Amino acid sequence: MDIPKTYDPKQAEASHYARWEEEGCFAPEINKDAQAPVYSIVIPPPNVTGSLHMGHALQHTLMDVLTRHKRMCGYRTLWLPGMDHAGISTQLVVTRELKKQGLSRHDLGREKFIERVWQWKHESGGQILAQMRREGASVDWSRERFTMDEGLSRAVREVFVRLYDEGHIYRGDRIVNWCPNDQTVLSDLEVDKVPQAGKLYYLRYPLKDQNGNDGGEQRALTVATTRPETMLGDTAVAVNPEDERYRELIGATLLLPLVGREIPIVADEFVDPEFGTGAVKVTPAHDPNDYEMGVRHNLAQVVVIDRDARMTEAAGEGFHGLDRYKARDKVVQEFEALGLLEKVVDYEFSISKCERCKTVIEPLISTQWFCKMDQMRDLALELMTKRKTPQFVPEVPYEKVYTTWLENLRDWTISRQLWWGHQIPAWYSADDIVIVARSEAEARTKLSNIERLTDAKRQELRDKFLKSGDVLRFDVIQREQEREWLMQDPDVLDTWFSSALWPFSTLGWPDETADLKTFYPTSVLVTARDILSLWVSRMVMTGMKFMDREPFAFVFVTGTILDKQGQRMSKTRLNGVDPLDVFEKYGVDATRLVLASIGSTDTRWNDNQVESYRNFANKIWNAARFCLLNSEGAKVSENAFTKESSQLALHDRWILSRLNRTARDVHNAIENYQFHEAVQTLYHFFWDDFCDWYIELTKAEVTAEEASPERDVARTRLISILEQALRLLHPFMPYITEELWQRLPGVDESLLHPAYKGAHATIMLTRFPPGDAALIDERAETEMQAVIDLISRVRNIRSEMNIKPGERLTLIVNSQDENLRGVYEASRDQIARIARASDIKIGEGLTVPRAAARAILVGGAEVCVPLEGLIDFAQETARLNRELEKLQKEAGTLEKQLANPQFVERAPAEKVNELRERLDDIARRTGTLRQTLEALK
RNA sequence: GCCCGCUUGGCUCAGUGGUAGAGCACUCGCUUCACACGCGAGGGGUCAAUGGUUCGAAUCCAUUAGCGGGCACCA
Repeated sequence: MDIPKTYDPKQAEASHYARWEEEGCFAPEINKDAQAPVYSIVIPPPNVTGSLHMGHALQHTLMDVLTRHKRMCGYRTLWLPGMDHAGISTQLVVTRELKKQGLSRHDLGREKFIERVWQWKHESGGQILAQMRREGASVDWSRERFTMDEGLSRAVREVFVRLYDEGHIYRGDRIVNWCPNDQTVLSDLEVDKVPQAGKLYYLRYPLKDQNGNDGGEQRALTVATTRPETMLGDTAVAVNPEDERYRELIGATLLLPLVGREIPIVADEFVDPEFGTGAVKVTPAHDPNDYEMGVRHNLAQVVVIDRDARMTEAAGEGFHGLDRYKARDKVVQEFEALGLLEKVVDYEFSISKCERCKTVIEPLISTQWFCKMDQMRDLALELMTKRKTPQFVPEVPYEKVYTTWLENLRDWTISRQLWWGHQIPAWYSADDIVIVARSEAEARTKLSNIERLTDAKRQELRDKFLKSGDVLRFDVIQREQEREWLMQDPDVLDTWFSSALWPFSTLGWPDETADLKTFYPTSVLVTARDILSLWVSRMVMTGMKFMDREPFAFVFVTGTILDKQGQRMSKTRLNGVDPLDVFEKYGVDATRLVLASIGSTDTRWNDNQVESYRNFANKIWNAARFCLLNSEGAKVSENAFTKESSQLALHDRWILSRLNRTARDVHNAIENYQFHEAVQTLYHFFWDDFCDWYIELTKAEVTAEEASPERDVARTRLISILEQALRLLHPFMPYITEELWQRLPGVDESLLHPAYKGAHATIMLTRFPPGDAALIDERAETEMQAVIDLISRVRNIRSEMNIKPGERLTLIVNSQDENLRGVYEASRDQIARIARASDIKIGEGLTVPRAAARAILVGGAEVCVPLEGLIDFAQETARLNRELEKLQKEAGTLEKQLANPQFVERAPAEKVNELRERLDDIARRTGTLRQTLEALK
């Protein structure tokens, strides 16, 4: 048999995925058990423009571990993959491509541009899905979805129409976040607040002289602003009604400098008298708070900044056409020239920037579509209050973040001025009737049912349109000839509108499909925390509204992967680690173990960790290599331990116990999303228990030269334990486990979980070892521990005494405990082999030569290694005295605690007994030690 | 400003009301016939500080400091 000494991950990674996929192992249909419980996960759809980063790899690993584990437990599993059309990013990518050819999207026109985006999607989009195959993600590719698919688009229209018909969606003029670069509105969540060092300008607005007398010192009111250019659109100054300084001025009139407009001084609670001068300039058209004040005081809205962030005609002769920042400088200069600039102070404030292009947002009044969230919000909050669903993992802090966010929810701006996305299913008739429908045909039907307007009314509306042509952002006049024309709203919906429906739209909603019935609600959502409000909460709200069920019971929130300095990995910082590079260097399985260990904690990325798991993979490889090199006559069996377990040798009972305990613990850890614990448990079981001890303990039997039934039995047990261990590792390390499993003798379809009858043999469809409590053998573990302790102490003596590794020793083991002696006796050969002893004497009160190194064992037993000529008696006495001291100190603490009546009275009896037992053991050991020291004198 | 989290050996991180853990790094010894990506044996932490609750606190509570996150405001 030819097995390389070092594991080559690439070879395994190239071999198995395609076969799993071709044989349909990922699809729920592979499960033939009609009664099988269902487990489903929908992937957080990555952007079609995206490529794999560590955050994805982390999420995907966790989802894959969960899915593979449940699949091996016999569940009908579905992990549904797909992508998000990512409105703005995608449009930008394609626009950039066009630009290289000297074209703008307007050159192509909307229809051609969208065709072009689809073409781009087919050619270069969805790179990330190919990368997911490398990760080993066991997703059902036959159910892949895209948010712009016809089915999902239909769901979007359906939801829009229903929400509109119920009055939750409306259209109106509001102050919105406008990105002058992307030329679209953004929701509050798509805006970053960035702290910035800026200036606060104190501007003086002269009071209009009531007497018409210009003489004497002009009285003025000073306002403070960070955006002087907006003063051109001021229509009032506000002060707090309680502010003594300005009380008399309320109702007075100011003369707005540079513009000459007369503006009132109004009183408004919003104004904080402590800030600035306590007087606020009010620009209703360019600031959200001023907008609100404008509504309260019925102020005019003067638009002075346009969609390109340039000054409008209304800004006045000298400013029209200027960029907003040029205008700022000019305003300041002119105020200074007029002596109206009181002062300029440094001031740090937050500025709103577009999340994507980092352009400074311009608040503008604009006609947009909005979605009222109150009803859906209440549904989600009720779900949390009454049923504590979804359950967040970890619960702290996410449940609170989620709930607080919901409680403070405001209307959602859902329209976007883009071409790529779901076009809003609203049509306008020539006579300004808005029709929301699932299709243009339905819109026409609806329109025909509406009582039409008189010609006079139409004419009036047409005139209105002509005057404020911008309102609907399309040319009414040209198209108005035909009475029956309908124009669809040119805007598209926020990308998150379609993602909000993802858990049910992907399963076929609004049709009542079999998939929808089977897989909704899904089992768990695994996601990053930054889209908790953007996405997670909205899925809950739409799920409750349209499905009447929560979309998922659990939300697992992954940690953030940071760089070595503790900074977030980001494209702009260029500090990201590419998962594909890590796969290349250390292998996918090793990387997956690191990611699984990260789970929900924020972690600084460190290649060392991957390296250590790469070593672990190699350890698995070599353990398997040993088993395979000694596998003649053996065959993997699920019933390798058929003898009554009491008749099995200690090391067999022990490994069986360890295996089942590990299986149980790993199963529980995965069920409770304790991925780190699962990995640790597996690591130590495989390396410490299986490799370091079991293989060594069974080595003699397994490597016997002569073939014999005993050898076959030992080999079968060894390889069967290995097979079970590989199954336990499989959800975390799919490639190496499959690679090795396929090489084991005797693996075939008969090992598959009964639910997968008829499938080809693969480890991914075997049964996950259930962890049989009946096979967890406390006694075997305790007894084995005694043997391990004995061997370790002898090794310690070898090391401390500098005894050559090849040197064979004589061991004298004294114990008053008959059972313990029996245990040592039964393991005599193994102890001799592993501790490298030529002779072992086991007894009670055996004489020990004075020249011997000694160690005290559990239960007060003593092991002595006669070392004629090597013992420095003074040194040995000192060493043993140190140990005695340590024991006495510990005994002291325990005695003190046990002497405390309050402890004995109040602590649980179990605890008290435990302490007593420990004290007894220490007493036994101390006794032995004292005798030993006596003998040395 | 409000809310929340974190602070454990040199590094990255687990953990828990009842004797401080892992991996890496470090020291010593090993070509022991699966593995030097290895084997064996070690050293190293008063679990951020202070105060409290408790028979018992690294673990629970309060305060402080440092770091991080979320939300709001910023004229």
